[in-house]
Amino acid sequence: MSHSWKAGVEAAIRAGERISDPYIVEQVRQAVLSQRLPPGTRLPEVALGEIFGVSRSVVRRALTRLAAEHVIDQRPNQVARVRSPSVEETRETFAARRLVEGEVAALLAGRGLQPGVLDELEREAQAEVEAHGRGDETARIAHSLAIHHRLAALSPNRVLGAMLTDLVLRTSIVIALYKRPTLASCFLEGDHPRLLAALAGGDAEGARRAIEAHLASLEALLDLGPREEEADLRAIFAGVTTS
Amino acid sequence: MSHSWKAGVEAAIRAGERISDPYIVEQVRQAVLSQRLPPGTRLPEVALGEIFGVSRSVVRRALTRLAAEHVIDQRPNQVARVRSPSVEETRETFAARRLVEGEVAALLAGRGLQPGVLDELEREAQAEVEAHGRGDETARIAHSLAIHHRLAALSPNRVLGAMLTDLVLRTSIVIALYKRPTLASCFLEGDHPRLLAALAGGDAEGARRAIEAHLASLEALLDLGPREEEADLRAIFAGVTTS
DNA sequence: GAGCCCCTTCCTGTATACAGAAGGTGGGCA
DNA sequence: TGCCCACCTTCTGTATACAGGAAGGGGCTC
Repeated sequence: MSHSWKAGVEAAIRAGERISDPYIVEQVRQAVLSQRLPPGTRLPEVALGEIFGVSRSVVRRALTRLAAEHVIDQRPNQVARVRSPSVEETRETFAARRLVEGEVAALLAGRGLQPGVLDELEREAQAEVEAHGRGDETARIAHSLAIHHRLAALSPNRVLGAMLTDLVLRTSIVIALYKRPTLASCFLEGDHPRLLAALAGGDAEGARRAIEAHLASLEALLDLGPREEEADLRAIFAGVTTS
Repeated sequence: MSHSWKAGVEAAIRAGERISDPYIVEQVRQAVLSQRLPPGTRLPEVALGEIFGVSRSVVRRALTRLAAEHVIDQRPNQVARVRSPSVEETRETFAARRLVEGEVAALLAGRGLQPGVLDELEREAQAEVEAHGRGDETARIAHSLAIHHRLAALSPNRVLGAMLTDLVLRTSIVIALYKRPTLASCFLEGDHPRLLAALAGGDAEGARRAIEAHLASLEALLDLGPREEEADLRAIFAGVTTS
């Protein structure tokens, strides 16, 4: 039970913020994204209620919404826990995101976007490079997320945009979960600028390819080795038993 | 407030069913799908609680989940209402479903499915034709839905499968909402068999095209005329004012 | 010494009470 | 007669109480 997290929230509360379930949802979401709440962490309703200074009613609502967003697992009569997606689901999430974000990027390129918006995206990409240069991984991730989040918000097709928002969150969680410990950063130099160039040039298929390549590289950076399962156990000990 | 609906639920309750929020979610979902609950219908918590014989706590949870599924609209301090998607959103929902279901079909065809599963799908398609033949539109819709629902469940990529389940529900709602009144049915002869043939033949791109064509035809059957907006009002009365 | 069972404790499921916001309706006023 | 304001009804937001289920620990038995 990360005390630093509790402390941070308590500080925010004392600052006079109005607390209700959207606030709690956002706080938990951010805490999970930044790994202050690692997968598997228990989220008891009473504890959360005390932290945020509200009763279980509000917390329950927030938890229900977080479960709908695939951030936590809620099982009957059991404590809610931060989700810990399997390797399998990680691969599937990436595949889904390639499909959806590729389409969104293609739509965006095809229909052309406002120059101001493009400038903003390029500023974020530049900020990401700079953050990476000075070794500030937290800021780098924030800028990278901002780009993809902005893409989702700009999507001409809002249904796809909402789906993309969900997928960006889910991939971020699994990236944090499965990142190779030896890797300092998941920064892929040039990927974002390439995407923005295709977007600026109105090259729909180029934008789609840029997204697909970017996400494939990202996935390849993860440690998605063979999953530990009972089947593996049996295979490993085959012939070792006395039978 | 459709009394027939209430009566049906009350009967189900007396039958001894165990009521909790998943049950309520399912009942409301089905009622919306079958248009027993038309878009815009008010869903007050107390009324629902009385109908299902539970307190507001349970109903609230169900409503929160229904809102996450895009079945109802929940605004602060306001009664929950059955959603009434705009024409714009309808088009976007269809586009999203074409993308996702096309991919699922392609995956399924590419990886090949069990013969038994294919048989089951073909039985549903046959049952749909027969239901259409005898003019039983309710049964026809049920069989058509079963095919697409099965596709979603079979998706090798479960993330995409879950997204597809959501999209099938949402398209069904808007089909019911925007169907031309003159049309007795939205049956498209041969569409489902064509899809199944591509699936059986392992023709991934053929399956994708079959899905895309099917959904495009379906969308074309709807009455998605120009939407009524204030802009139209101004245009209509341009030059009529005294100024 | 190891395994099993019971008990305790924690946590969720559900119902209910009270406060406050929203919207409709009626009366009063110009 | 038309408009506006105040009241009242209805409904949601939130907190709290009580009941039941799950998990963990300690003690007992083999």
